[in-house]
Amino acid sequence: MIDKSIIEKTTSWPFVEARKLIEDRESNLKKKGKITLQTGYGPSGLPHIGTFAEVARTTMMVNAISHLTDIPTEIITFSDDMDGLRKIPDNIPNPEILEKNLSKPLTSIPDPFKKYSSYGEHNNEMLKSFLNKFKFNYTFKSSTQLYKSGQFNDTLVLALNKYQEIIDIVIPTLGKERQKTYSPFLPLCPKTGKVLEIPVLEIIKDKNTIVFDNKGEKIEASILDGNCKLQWKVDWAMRWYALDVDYEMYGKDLIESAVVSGKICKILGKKSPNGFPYELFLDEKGEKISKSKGNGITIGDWLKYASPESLSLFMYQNPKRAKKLYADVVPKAVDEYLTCIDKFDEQDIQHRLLNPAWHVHNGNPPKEKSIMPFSVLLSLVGTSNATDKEVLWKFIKKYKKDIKVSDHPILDNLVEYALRYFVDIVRPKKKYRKPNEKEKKALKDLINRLKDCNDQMDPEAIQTIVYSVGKDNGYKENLREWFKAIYEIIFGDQDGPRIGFFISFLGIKESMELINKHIR
RNA sequence: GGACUGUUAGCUCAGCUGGUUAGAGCAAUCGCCUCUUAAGCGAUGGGUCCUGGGUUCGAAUCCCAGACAGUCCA
Repeated sequence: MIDKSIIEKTTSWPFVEARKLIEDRESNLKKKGKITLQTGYGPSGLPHIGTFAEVARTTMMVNAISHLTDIPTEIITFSDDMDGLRKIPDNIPNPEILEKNLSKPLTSIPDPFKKYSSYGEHNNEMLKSFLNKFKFNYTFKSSTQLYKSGQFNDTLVLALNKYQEIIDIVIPTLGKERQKTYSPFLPLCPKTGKVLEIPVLEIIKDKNTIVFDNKGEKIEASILDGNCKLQWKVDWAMRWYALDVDYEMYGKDLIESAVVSGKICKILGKKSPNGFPYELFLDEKGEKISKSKGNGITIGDWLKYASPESLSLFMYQNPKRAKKLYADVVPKAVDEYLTCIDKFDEQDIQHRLLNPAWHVHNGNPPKEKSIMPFSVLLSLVGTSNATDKEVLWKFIKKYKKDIKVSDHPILDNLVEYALRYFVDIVRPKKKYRKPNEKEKKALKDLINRLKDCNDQMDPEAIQTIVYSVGKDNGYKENLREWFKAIYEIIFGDQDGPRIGFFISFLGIKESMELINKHIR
């Protein structure tokens, strides 16, 4: 355990939040013997970067809490899978299946991927495997399951008994039109299964039923066992109450909802959880990232080119500040991660608690000494033209002698990421051109001269050969033209690696083949 | 109309529990490594800390008002 006096003073946000939480809810927590943190998930789309952000940040909170108290914690990941489907997301196969089932609970819609029993379940499974991939600790809860099994029944009855008080809270926040038809309870249509937003005619507390006006037709529905679901803000409050939630983070767009839900939670009879509104993610131009626009960067993109730890670090930083999220920030986040790991070793405990690496790794970041920043590695891939790990490692070892791959697992992973980045982002931009007769002749001459070389030769000696081939083939006055030709023809770029070193590393034979390939 | 953020070098940002001369990375410019180069080294230029007021011995930092930008709610 870390010295209490230090923990009580540190200004890193997970500790600030954790201290506040424990202090604000002291009596509740003692009674319960547990701290419950919730994260919400709307399963009408696939898990995305915001989902990750929320769970990662809540996990950092949990880590901080564990250094402050012995009270056990639980993260509930709650899936709103009983919500009616409003819009059809893009990039989903068989959209006609969804089209036919609009307004039905997600768990009542067939799976357009045809793998699970419902669309909701499909997305729930996606969420779980997504979270498992990052090894998050969480308890999954499905809204549908809790409604239908009756676990929400007691709270639903309570809500029915406080019906008028809840109405009085919600109505002033609504527009004129919505006020007329508003009901906190939304029945599931007995015929179609759709979630209906229709006016209430009568509530019958003794029977726990409500009579609705379904376009002129009276229907009486039980509020229990999943026959009705609650409208969003009331639903959120009910969940806080029923699951005894102490803490929940939410996007800034939900601030107003949280205020209303908090009041409702109080009407039901419990103190509303401590909240933490976090800022949203923006793209390059400062606009909100939205799935339909396809701007910004997806979590898949990030993990293709950088480690989950670097993403986690990005999420640690400034949760209350709008963060731009696009390709360029990825190498930067990786480099910050490396810097943090490096610094950690020589820091005292106060500074360690302020080091993002502490929070990413729950106090135990890896000890690997970094050899080179990711940005350097990226340009190394570009200039070395390396296309596999082995070649790239050769170049790294040239740069920094006497290092073993096995001592540098982080770097080894970076090598992979850098190569992938090169293949996906850099290489497609390359334009190889065909050599003219003069260049063809010069390059053939170069191949001939290389035949007399071997892999043990000094790279500088090979470099000299390249110079003299240039001079012998009409580039005496303008060697720059000669090198430019080589780069444009062989590497598809205006400049490239120091060619003598490159040939030496790649191997004489391999280099000859490479040149041959481009003069045919 | 309301809520929340943000505004610091050309760009991206750090610094914000008040305290030397406001920093970093990238970009730019110049130089070095005898000849294309940079994965190397060194140097240089560049700031009304959005504006106005207040508190203070002292404000990028705290308070108030405003401008601009973004997001959300109604």
